[in-house]
Amino acid sequence: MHDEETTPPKLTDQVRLDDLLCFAVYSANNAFNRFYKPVMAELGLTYPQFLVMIALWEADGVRVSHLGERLGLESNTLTPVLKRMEGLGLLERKRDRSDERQVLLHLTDKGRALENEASGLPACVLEATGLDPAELITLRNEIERIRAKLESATGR
Amino acid sequence: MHDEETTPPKLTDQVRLDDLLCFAVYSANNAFNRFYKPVMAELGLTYPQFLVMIALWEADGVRVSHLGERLGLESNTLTPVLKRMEGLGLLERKRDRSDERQVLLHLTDKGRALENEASGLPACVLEATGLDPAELITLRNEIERIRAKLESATGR
DNA sequence: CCCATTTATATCGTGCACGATTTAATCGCA
DNA sequence: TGCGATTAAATCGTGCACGATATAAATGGG
Repeated sequence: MHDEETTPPKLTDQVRLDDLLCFAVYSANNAFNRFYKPVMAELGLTYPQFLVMIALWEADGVRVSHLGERLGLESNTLTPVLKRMEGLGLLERKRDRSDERQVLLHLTDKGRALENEASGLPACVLEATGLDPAELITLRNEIERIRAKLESATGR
Repeated sequence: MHDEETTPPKLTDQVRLDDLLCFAVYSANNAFNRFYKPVMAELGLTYPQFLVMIALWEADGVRVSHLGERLGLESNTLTPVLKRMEGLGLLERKRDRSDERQVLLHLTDKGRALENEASGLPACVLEATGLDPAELITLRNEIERIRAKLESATGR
């Protein structure tokens, strides 16, 4: 019995659910969603809509595809979200006059004004997680590093 | 001008989108989903269905509520997933004879057999992320720590 | 023993993420 | 200049996460 290329042992003999990085990330993402929910409700937003708002507070007047690069999403996800946000009066979607394929996003006064309502949020997360700012940045960097690795490994 | 209780500066003057831990976790979760998609397709599963399978490979014959505790989900999310998985012939849902409110989950032979197909996955993640097992566990622990903190901070 | 309360699961509606496809505008190049 | 290729966004269908509510079974105090 000499078998150089052995089949690995079955999954649960290798790792437990609680050891999996993907499960930790999945659960942490759900936890962030739940934690933010009441805060977002005050702003009248969902959590993904809030991420869109942050991106637009940082850079207004951008194309849908630019926003998509920023958030790692495409128009199939963004278009419905942006339409709902337009319906809420937070932004306007306008075809680019010089290239009618593109849609430019512009915050309304209401959309810009909302930024002041959200100012307490970073402190809120620091308090909830019990991390100091330096630890938080370190952890963020490590997570971002594996995100980038996964992205480049996706589809080979 | 003496103002002890100043309003914090607006959000984008405090942090950038790319500094936010929540956004890193959100993006990493999306990245895991995308990375797993082709692998899951081979197994005929979705990523959440795969997490259910792992939980059941570890402990079969459990109640829906027990699975929910394991995964941090409730019946409103799990019931439709479990029904689809039952439709795929991976498991059976049976009312507990001794307490008809409860539903017990039992893997089928097909469901158990699938574990062997998934054995390459941990190595696959290690390779994709470029982490060694010790780093991965450390990172996992840190993420789990903040997940637990967020959970206990949710709703005050 | 009865019925209000509690517990376990299911149902329903909304929003998000995404693969696949469609629509429409622009580009490239013969 | 004409037209096939490319690009940007939108549309459609599926599955998941979740708040709110419903259903049905068990429990327990009077």
